[in-house]
Amino acid sequence: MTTDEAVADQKTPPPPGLRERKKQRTRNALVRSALELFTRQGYEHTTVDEIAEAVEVSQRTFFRYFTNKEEVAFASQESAECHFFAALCGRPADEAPLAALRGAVLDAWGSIGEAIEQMVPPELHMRMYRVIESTPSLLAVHLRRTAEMEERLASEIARREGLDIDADPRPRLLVAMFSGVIRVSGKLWGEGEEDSMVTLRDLTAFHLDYVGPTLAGQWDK
Amino acid sequence: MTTDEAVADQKTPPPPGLRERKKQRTRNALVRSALELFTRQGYEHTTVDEIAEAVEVSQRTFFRYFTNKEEVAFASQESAECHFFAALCGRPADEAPLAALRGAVLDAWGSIGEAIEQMVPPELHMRMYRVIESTPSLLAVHLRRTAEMEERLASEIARREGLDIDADPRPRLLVAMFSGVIRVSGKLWGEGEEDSMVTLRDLTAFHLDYVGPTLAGQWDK
DNA sequence: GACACTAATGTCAGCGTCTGACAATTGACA
DNA sequence: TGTCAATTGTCAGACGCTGACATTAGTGTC
Repeated sequence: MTTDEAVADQKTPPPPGLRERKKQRTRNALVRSALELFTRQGYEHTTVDEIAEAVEVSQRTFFRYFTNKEEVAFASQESAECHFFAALCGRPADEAPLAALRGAVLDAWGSIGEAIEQMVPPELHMRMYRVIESTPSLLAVHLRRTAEMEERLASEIARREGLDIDADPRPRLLVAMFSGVIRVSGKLWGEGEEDSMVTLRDLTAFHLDYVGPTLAGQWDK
Repeated sequence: MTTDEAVADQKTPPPPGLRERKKQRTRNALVRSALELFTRQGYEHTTVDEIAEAVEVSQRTFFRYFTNKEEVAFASQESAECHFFAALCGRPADEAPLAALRGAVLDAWGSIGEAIEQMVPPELHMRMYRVIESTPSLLAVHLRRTAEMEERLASEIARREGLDIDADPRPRLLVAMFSGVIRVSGKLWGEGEEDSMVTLRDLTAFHLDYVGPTLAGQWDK
C-alpha cells in the first residue's frame, strides 16, 4: 500500500468530484424511474429499454449500473437492510438475542425514511415492497436475499452470545423463527389495505410479542 | 356430467394409449438429460437447445413440456415434495404436529427411491439437489417453492389441530421453524462430502430432536 | 384398410434480457 | 491546453421464451 492510500484510508473521503456526483445522480434516477414504472405497470410489463429511455441513457449503461433487471428492483431494499443490520450491531451487548432483533427491526422501520429518502421517496419504497411480494420472480429473489441476511444475522447473534455458529444451531434457529415472523407480518400487511409504515411496524411488534416468550429462554448454558 | 364420464371417474383410468406413453417417455427423457447436463456442466452453462438436442426434439417442444428452464430442474424435487406431503396427510390424527412433520419427512426420505426412480436415478436426484443449493437463481426458486409448501403444511397442521389458519399464527410459526431445520440440514449436507441419502436423513433427525423439546408443547389452548 | 379428426411436433419470426468489443465522449490533472 | 483514464454509446450476438402456422402422427369410424 502506498503512502497516499494509507492516508486516504484514515481521512474521511475527499469531496467527490463532478464525475462521482454525476454517477450517483444517474444511479438514483435509474432507481426512481424503475420503481415508478414497476409500481405503475408491473415488473414484467416494464422493459429495461423503457427505464433507460426515461433517464435518457442507453440500455448498455443501465447494465453497467445493475447486473440485471432484478437488482434495480431491490435497490431501496438493499439500503433498508443495511440500515437494519447496522441497528442490530448497535444494540447494547447485554440485551437478549430476540430482544436485540426486535429492537433493531422496530428502530430501523421507525427511521427508514432518512436512510432512503435521498434515493427514492419512502412511499414509493413501500409500494415497491408490495410489487415484490406479488411478483413470483421477485419474490424468489427476495427470499434468497432474506436467506443471505439470515446468515449474517445468525453470525452476529452468535458473536454477541459468544457461541460457535458452526457448532451450535440455536442462533440459526432463532433467526429462522424471527425471519418467519417478519415475513408473515410483511405478507399480511401486503394483503391488507393500509399503506402506512406504522401499521407494518405495529403488526410486526404484535407478532413478535406473541412468539417471544416461546424462545426468550436464557442461553447461558 | 355424462354417463360415460361418471363411469370413467369411478374406474381406474383405462390403459394409456401409445400417444400418452410416448409423451411420458419424452418428458422423462427431457428431465434425465437436463439433470445430467446440469450436474455435469452446471445449470447456467447448459442451454435449452442442448437439452432438446440430446432428446432429439425441437426447442419449441421442450417449452411445451416445461414453462421455463427452471421447471425442468425441479421436476424430481416436485415428485419428492408430493411424496412428502402425502406422507404427512397419512400420519395418525393423534400425533402431535411436530411429531407428524418429523415422521413424514423421515419416512418420505426413506422411501423416496420408489417415488422417483421411474423418472430419474435417485443418485442423480441427490446430485441435482446440490446444484440447486449452489446456483443462486435456482436457490431463489427453491426458496419460493419451499415457501409455497410451507403454506400447504401450515394449512394441513391447522386442519389436524382444528385451528383457524387465519386467526392463529402458531401453525405457520411451527412450520417456519421446521422448514428452517430442514433447510439448515440440507445446506450442511450439501457442503459436506457424503452423498448418501441416509446421511441427510440422520442429520435431519438429529437437528429435529435438538429443537423438538422447545416447540413440542401441548396445543390444546 | 382407407378416412377424417385431433393432438403433438417442427419451423420460423420476433421480443426481451444480457454480454463482449470497440469507438466516441467527457471529467481529471499535470 | 493536452494527455490519460473513466464513462458512455453503438453494434452484433447468444440465450430464454412465445405466437402463428404448417406438418406429422395417433385415434376412432366406416
